[in-house]
Amino acid sequence: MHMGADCHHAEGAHPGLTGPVLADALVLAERRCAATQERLTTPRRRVLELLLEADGPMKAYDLIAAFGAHGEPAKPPTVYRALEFLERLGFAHRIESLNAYVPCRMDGQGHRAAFVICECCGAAEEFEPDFATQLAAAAPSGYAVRTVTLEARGLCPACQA
Amino acid sequence: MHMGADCHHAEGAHPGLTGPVLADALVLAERRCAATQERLTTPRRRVLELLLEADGPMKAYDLIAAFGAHGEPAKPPTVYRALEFLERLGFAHRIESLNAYVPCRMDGQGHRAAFVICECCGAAEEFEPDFATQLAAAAPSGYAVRTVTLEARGLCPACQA
DNA sequence: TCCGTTATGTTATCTCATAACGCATCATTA
DNA sequence: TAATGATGCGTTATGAGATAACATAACGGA
Repeated sequence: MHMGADCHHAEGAHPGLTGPVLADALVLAERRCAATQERLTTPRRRVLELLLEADGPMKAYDLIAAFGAHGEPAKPPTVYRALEFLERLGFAHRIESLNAYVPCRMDGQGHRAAFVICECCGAAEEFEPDFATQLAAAAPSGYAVRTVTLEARGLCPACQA
Repeated sequence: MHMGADCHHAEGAHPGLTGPVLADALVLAERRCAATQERLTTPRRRVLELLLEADGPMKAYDLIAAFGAHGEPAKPPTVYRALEFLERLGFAHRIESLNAYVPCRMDGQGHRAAFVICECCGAAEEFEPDFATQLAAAAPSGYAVRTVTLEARGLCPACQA
């Protein structure tokens, strides 16, 4: 988790997965890949594992540094390719305003991702927005919207205290 | 404007300002700075001018390259500082998903910016969203949201044809 | 005029991301 | 099984985006 320099609060809602819970999540990912003829190869699986183990959003170069089992870093393209795959399948999301990545916390594939980001402790919480009607009304007339990126910033419950 | 490689459509809604219209916009910015004890210094004014002249979102290094009157580039901090100032005063916005900057097209200061971005021609249209109620309901409970970044992607009217 | 504050100029470096190439792997089909 | 095509990986190098740190200059109030 990337905390603000002076954040003294407890961590947010997503401590990293470990042990059987982590293993289950990876097995589930394997199954979803198998069901769509996609391959969860070693580097892809490793990057997903790192995201799931993390307490919060991870930067690409954090993933690169943590990639090897014995401290050897990966080469950048290895990790960026894996991230591209994981995003395509909905296993991970990029948070634009942080240049960072999180594992998807929602069950469904193909959903629209939205995040609230705590400015104090760095936690990022995914939620499922319901834009459709609103956006249709608010957007300049005539645009055919295909995807939406929504990133809100504020304070998580712990950091408001 | 940063067009998609194969976009053959006419340009979007914001051709760059020139002549008296551009001059008026800069004068207006001067006035708004004066009213709040802020200084629209030479590099700040120059970067704002470049944004207003442009047909679409500009990258920081485009601004750096175009900064000098006779082709000499600026140093990166010069432009990044100016952009920081312009964003702070609401004269410009950063579009996170493009790593690019646009001049503000809305009158009011302190508004929340939102954009629709054409995936074909690269046009970016600003609009004023109305999140408040929706976001309060949709966001994970307890977050105190302070700012919202909304960037939608799709096709502008011209590029749907 | 002095002094604190704000802004700029400059150098260097850091972070983030991708291009380009060749080889390996896997599935398909002959 | 071997040829083949598609996909993915390893590697080198470089491109793109942004900031740290420090010195100097300009402004504004006491």
